[in-house]
Parts: sequence; C-alpha cells; structure tokens
Amino acid sequence: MHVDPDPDAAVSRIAAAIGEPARARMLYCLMDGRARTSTELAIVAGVSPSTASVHLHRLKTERLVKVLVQGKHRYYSLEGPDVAGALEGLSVLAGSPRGRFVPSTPSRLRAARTCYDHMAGTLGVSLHDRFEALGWLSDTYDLTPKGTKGFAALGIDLEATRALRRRFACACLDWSERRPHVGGALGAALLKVALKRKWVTQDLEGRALAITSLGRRELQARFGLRV
Amino acid sequence: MHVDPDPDAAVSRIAAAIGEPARARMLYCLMDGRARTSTELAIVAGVSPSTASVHLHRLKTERLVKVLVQGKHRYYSLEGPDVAGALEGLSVLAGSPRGRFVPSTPSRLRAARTCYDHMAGTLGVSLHDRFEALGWLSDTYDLTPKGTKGFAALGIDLEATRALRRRFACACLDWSERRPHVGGALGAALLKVALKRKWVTQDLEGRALAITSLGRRELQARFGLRV
DNA sequence: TGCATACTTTGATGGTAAACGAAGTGTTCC
DNA sequence: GGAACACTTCGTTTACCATCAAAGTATGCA
Repeated sequence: MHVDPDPDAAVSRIAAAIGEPARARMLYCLMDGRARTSTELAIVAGVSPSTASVHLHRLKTERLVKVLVQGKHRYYSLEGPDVAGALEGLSVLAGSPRGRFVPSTPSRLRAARTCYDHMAGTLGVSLHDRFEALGWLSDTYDLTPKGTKGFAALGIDLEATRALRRRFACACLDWSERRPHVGGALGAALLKVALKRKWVTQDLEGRALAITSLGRRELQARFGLRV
Repeated sequence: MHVDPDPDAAVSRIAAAIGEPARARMLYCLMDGRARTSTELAIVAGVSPSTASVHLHRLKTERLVKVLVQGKHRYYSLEGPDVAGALEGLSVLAGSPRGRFVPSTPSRLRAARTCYDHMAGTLGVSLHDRFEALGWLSDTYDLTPKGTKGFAALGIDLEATRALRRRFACACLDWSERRPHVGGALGAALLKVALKRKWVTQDLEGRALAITSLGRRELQARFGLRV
C-alpha cells in the first residue's frame, strides 16, 4: 500500500503556491468563476507575461487552476469548487471575507463594476479615457506632473501607492468593453477613494458598483462625466 | 489611509506562512486543539529549537497560533476555529484529508470524534441536523427562543458562552462526512457538557470520542438519536 | 545563591525561487 | 507565404528565507 510519507508536504506545497502575492492575485481574480487568458492574468498580477506563465504553470501543477486551449488563447480558471472553498477559508483569516461569486452576471454589472480590485465597466473605461484626455497619465502609464497633482487632490497617497511591490498603473482590458481601464496599484487606490467618499457603493456579494447621486455630481463636476 | 492597500497581500502572507513544510507540520499537529510546547513542536517539525522558535514567532504574527505562557513553558495552540477551517480546506485540496491517510484509523473515529474543540463525525453531524430540525438554530446560526431554552436545559451557560471573544456558533465542515456540524463557542460548550455529563469520554491521546451507554440513552431520549 | 531547564534572539551561510528579456513554438489573419 | 499575435521556455540576476550554533533571557529547583 502506498502511503504518503509526509502528508503535510502536499498541503504545504499547495499553500506555498497560494502564498505568493502575484499568484494570490491571479487566484482571487478567478474567484468569480470566469476564465481569463494568460496575458489578462499577467496584468492583474502586475508581472510580465513570461513570469505569469511560470506562475500559471505552477498553479496548474498543483491542480489549483485548469486551462482550456482555444486557438492562440489559453483560458485559465479555477480547478474546482474545492479550490474556491480553500481560498475562502484563507480570506476569512485575512479578515476580508470575499463571498463566492455566483457566475450569473446582472446587467447593471456592465455599467459599473469591479475588475479584481479596481473599477471597470463603462465607468472604469470612461475614467481611463478622461485621465488620458486630461494629460494625467502618459502613454506609458506614468504620472505626469498634472496627474500627480490631480490624483493627490483626490486624496490618494501616491507615495504609499508607489511603495507597493506591484505595478503602479497599467491598462487592464475589460472583458465586455474590450477597452482599457486603469488597473494596478493606482486603480486600486482610486476605487478605495471612490468608496471612501461614497461616490460608489459596493455590492457586498458581487462585483457590482452602484454610483451614488453624490458620485454622479462629483464625476460630472470634476471630470465632465455623464454617468 | 488605514485600509489594507492590497487585500490579497494579507491572504498571501498567511498562505505563505502555512506553505513551509516545517510550519505546516506544526499547524497540523495542533489540529486536534491540544496545546504543545515549543520543543515538542520543534521535534514534530524536525527542526532545531531555535528554528522552531522563529517559525512559531511568524505563525503568531500572522495570528495562526496563540501562546499561553506558564512558568518556563510556552504552550502554543491554534488561534481559533477559523484557522482549523482554513487548514481543513487546504487538506481537501491535497487529496489526502488528514485522518484518512492512516489505514488503521479506528472506525469509531468516523462515528464520534473531536474537530478542534467540538464534536464532529457522524455524532456531530447528527446533532447539528437535529438542532436544525428542532428549530433551535436559525439558518444564520443564531439561537431561537426554543434553542435558548433547550441549550440552557442541557446545562450550557449561554451568557458565558456568548461573552467569549469568538464566533458564537457556526457551521464547521467535516472532512469525512462533508456535512456541517456545530462549531464555534456553542460547539465547544456542547462538547464540554457532554464530557461533564459523561455522555462521551475522550481518548487522552487522540481525537476519538467514545459514547457511553448513558450517553446513548440520553441522546436517544432527548434527541431521538440512534447512535 | 547557583545551576539546570525552556525558550528566544542574533549572526552567518547556503539554497530556493521570483523577476525579466530574449528566443522559441504554435496559431490566426491577410 | 509571411506578418502579427499569444504564450512558453530558457538563462541570468537578485533577493529573500530557512537553517543552525552560540549567546542571551527567564523560570524553576535545590
């Protein structure tokens, strides 16, 4: 009879696979049950495509994700409900429980929703376009002097945001809009400010964002957005 | 901003803490709810005392274990049921849930055993189902008026139980039954009463519970359980 | 008081792995 | 066919962390 000489080794290998920031970001991005391509996950994780590929290979080896090859795309998704369950158990310990997302997408999700930890949907795309038009972001997604002033005025601690070991800002492609919105640490900080100032409120269970009337006014006044 | 800038960072730090073989061995050794000294855990983990000390410090920092100082001994134990729950979730992924890998697991372990600090196995699951059927617990695991009367009649000090800084009651998923039993402070109090009234007796070394003939009679009379 | 025990902290060392760019494989589209 | 794209593999660098012995702290016992 073959008995694993060290049953804890399997557990620790799995936990170690989760216990790397970039891989954790990928996994929690997949918690909604949706499949994503390698490049999308690279952006979410804030690493280069080659690095992401190595990470995904490891996650596949540990049976945490599965892959579906379709043409030149590779769609990665969580291996099964048990994986989501384990991730959920860890979230409880982290003190920020994330409910398991039911893979049915309400239509209001199209207007404003979160993509991982930043704003997406038409709201996210509009903001992204506005930042470009205002000259806050260069085309390499660096802050311009104007942008530095603008984001600081919104109450974003740029120094702390930069200090994170994660890509500062990047274009994150939206799965429905297929147009970029602002991801990375800056995108996350932006969502946090919007929540704090009650421009948007977050559905407890899902990814939907509701724009408040205050938010509507502010977005109109500050960015000329009609949302 | 006081909010964690990257919520996954907390998760990945915790997973990384578990994802080291020596630390994983320590944690799973503590899964029975028993507290152990630093030296005992060093032996279990197969590392030197100094290394074990570093590991335990990290586990404490991540709030996975707590320590009780008694004289020159330091007793380490799991921080709470949530930790056991997260570890259990990872075990499921590892494919060889703990307890099943020992082929000589006494069959009575399946019937009645402890899970951390409360009753599990078919006994725990049966009780859980009975409480639900009797309308003692709401589906959010709050006590109903009926339940308040019922548990008090069993000799459980509900006020003291509620005062504990720990989830009052929760569904704890069993690794073998794959069905919930009552965990949390209420589950712990329940086990304590069962032990005190000698409905069950506890194996000193392991997690097995033996149901006494008195317990058999009482469980039949009070809950209609045939165990 | 003095010695033994239990455990932690410190410092040095070695091994592991995460990161990236460049090059390679395979696919689609014109 | 060939150019563009998606993704992987390889090779190198760098940073972190697990490990132990030795020294330090604290408690118990005689």
